[in-house]
Amino acid sequence: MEQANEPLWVVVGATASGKTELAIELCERHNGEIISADSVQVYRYFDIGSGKPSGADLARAPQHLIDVIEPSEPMDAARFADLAEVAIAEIRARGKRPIVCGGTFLWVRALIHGLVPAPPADPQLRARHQARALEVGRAGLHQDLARVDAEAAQRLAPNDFVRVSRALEVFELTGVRMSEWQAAHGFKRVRHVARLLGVQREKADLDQRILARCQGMLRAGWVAEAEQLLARGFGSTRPFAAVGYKQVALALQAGKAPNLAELELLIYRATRIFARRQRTWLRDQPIEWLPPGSTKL
RNA sequence: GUCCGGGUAGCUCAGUCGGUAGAGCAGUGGAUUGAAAAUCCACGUGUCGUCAGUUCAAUUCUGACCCUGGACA
Repeated sequence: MEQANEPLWVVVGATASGKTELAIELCERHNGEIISADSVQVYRYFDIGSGKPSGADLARAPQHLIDVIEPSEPMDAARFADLAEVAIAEIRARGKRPIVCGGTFLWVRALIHGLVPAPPADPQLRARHQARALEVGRAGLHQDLARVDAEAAQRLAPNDFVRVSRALEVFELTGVRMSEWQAAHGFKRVRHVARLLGVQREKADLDQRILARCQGMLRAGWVAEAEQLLARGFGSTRPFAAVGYKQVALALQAGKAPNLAELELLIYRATRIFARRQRTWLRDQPIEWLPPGSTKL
């Protein structure tokens, strides 16, 4: 049984690096259960393209926070942290060890350090920002932000609509500047002492695995899955913006049967770019890097 | 075979009224505080198809040739 103050194990790594396999092995050896930190696998129905664990995987180790959200339901890093908090407590209450595993690193950070105590997204405000940006351009919206929060505006690129809108939203909702919240917060608080375990892999090796995974998913019927999801009206939900689903939706939109070879290439490239961003995120973190297949722990 | 396009960055193409060229995508690096598989930032020398001609100067104009798409035979 896990000691009360033992660190929370967190398995990280790029997409297709083999995080899940490592996490499952750790579960088997250390009486653990997995908490998935994955911003696509949380959604129901988006199965093939998000790489959800197989039945065999689930038989080896329970996984939480997969299939817990409807595609149209609002979901964000803070909500993930809350859900994960509950799951961790439950797992520990059962005398087992929670092991967080996933590639959505903002969510992991939110769990470990918490976020600025600002309110969640306000769809009306965001819609207004969209309209405003259409009218005066993204640079115009950025100027709006500069008028109320010069510091935040200075840090953000005028084109970074998502963050500009959020900073504006936070001020409009609370009267407090985003830059003030962030300065006060600074990810200083530690909600969980974490032990970060990373799956180390050569880039060429990872690229190969990414390609193989894309091919496998397409062969497993990804296009048909996406077609059904579109038919059910999920076309404009969050997970359809995810790597791969976006490309498949685009190909289907084009009308005729998608060119699978071309689609495979597009998804492979988008996934590599994603993996690169993940690498950047993890770069300077205090991670214990383990070679794939390591059984050290 | 004839006629008309086109051959410029890894790919798709723009452009230079003659002064050796630039976008998108790809690639590489970076940022990341309730959209994060999202969003954004930075980085661009390449025999401008080949050979010759005109010119101070040709990727740009002219000619021939090669390749390629279409139309006509």
